[in-house]
Amino acid sequence: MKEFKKLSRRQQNMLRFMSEYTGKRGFPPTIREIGERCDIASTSVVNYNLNKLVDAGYLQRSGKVSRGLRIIADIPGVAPLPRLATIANSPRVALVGRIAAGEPISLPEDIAHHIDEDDYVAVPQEFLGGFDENEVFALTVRGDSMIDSMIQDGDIVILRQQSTADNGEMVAAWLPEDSETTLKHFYREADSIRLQPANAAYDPIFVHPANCQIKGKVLSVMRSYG
Amino acid sequence: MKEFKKLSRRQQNMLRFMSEYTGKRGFPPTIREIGERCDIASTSVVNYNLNKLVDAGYLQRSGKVSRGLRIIADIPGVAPLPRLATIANSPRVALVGRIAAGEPISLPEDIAHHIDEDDYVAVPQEFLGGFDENEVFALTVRGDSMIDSMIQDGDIVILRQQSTADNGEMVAAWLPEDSETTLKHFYREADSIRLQPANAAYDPIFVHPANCQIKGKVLSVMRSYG
DNA sequence: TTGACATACAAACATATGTTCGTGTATACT
DNA sequence: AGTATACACGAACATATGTTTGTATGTCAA
Repeated sequence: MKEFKKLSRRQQNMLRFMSEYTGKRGFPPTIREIGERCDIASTSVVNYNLNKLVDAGYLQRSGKVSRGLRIIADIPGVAPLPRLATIANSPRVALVGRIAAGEPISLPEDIAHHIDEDDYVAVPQEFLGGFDENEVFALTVRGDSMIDSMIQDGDIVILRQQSTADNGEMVAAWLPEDSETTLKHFYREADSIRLQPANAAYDPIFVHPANCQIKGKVLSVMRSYG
Repeated sequence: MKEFKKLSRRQQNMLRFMSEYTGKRGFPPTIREIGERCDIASTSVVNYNLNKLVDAGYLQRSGKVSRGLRIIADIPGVAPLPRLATIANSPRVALVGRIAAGEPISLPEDIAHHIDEDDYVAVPQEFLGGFDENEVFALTVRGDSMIDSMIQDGDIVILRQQSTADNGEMVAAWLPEDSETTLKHFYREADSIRLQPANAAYDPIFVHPANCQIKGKVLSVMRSYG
């Protein structure tokens, strides 16, 4: 008797989000996370609609259990994913923001706990440079200003948060005097710092140490066409 | 560079239970649930061993998040368990060779059958462009000749084998007359083909269609520093 | 109008659940 | 003897998270 009652736009949204979230993170979202992402102000409304989805046969809930959600039917309008296959996967790294020439990198206080609105990127173990996933984060590159470092618009940069660097390492640095963020190879010289682009056709820049705040070390870059 | 730490019996048990639980219920267990089922008296001990599993590379945790567990590697000795069929690892793509300016790309007859233990790269699903991993292969870039396409020495290029391309797509092409392999954006013009570098500072080249054998379409690029 | 019903909200509530800390007990090595 | 390390325990702690309640707003039909 479970009828195919028409799902409201909101309920469809919720289903889609739950599926996506579970695929990305490996476990279902909380009621509050659903509310945030689906623009629902009250947890009780989320709860209400979750029960509607249960009635409609799309969802299964475990009472009093945190994240006790399981999608048990295909979502209308969404290509059916191999549901259980999405549960375990490769390491995920928090995609915490973007990096552009004209703006500083703003990092959440605690990357590991920054769970709200963010996306996650799967990153193969080999590209984490041996660091723990929890101290690593990812940024989306905006603009073509990093072209001298062989990094282009849309690239995803994987970094480890740190404020110092060894010679030769690729770093993300904020230059306060220039109000500029840059990605370059780091070299400490006599009394200045040389920031060397990866592409030899471009010239290095020299900055005073006081004008160079290292935000992180670049571990890897991933680019997807199409 | 894999840490092959021996897991204690207890830790193996935990992994097995977590996997089983997640498969059955759709979400991971709590620390206390793990403790009950694995005969561990204190939640702190579970916590302790979970962190060990993270160190060993089997698990990923989301701090302060209830049920924030994700198994990211096969469980030793338990892989063939039917219930674990639900566990999906990152797609692996055959690393079949290298690509350099001066030499053609030599492709094995059948990529899917080119199975060598070591010559694989893990590639996140999002970077496969929707193609099946069996029709996709990877090449290591040698030399700085692709610098105009924002690709440098050591980069790993993920491609799909195909001999035609749509405008705008990034392709790997062999130019017989020039004895040269190149990676560029493909544009079919009136009676020639324009191969456009990604970096606008470099000029496109125009080739006769007869002098342009498309070997594959570039899906993504992955670069690791260090 | 009325009332029934579906949906939405905010705040208070109860507890499920991760974290931390002090301690204990082995084993191994100096 | 020590000292270090790995592992285990229990209890207190902090908060993440599901649940409930009271109320408000819309629509639709009698």
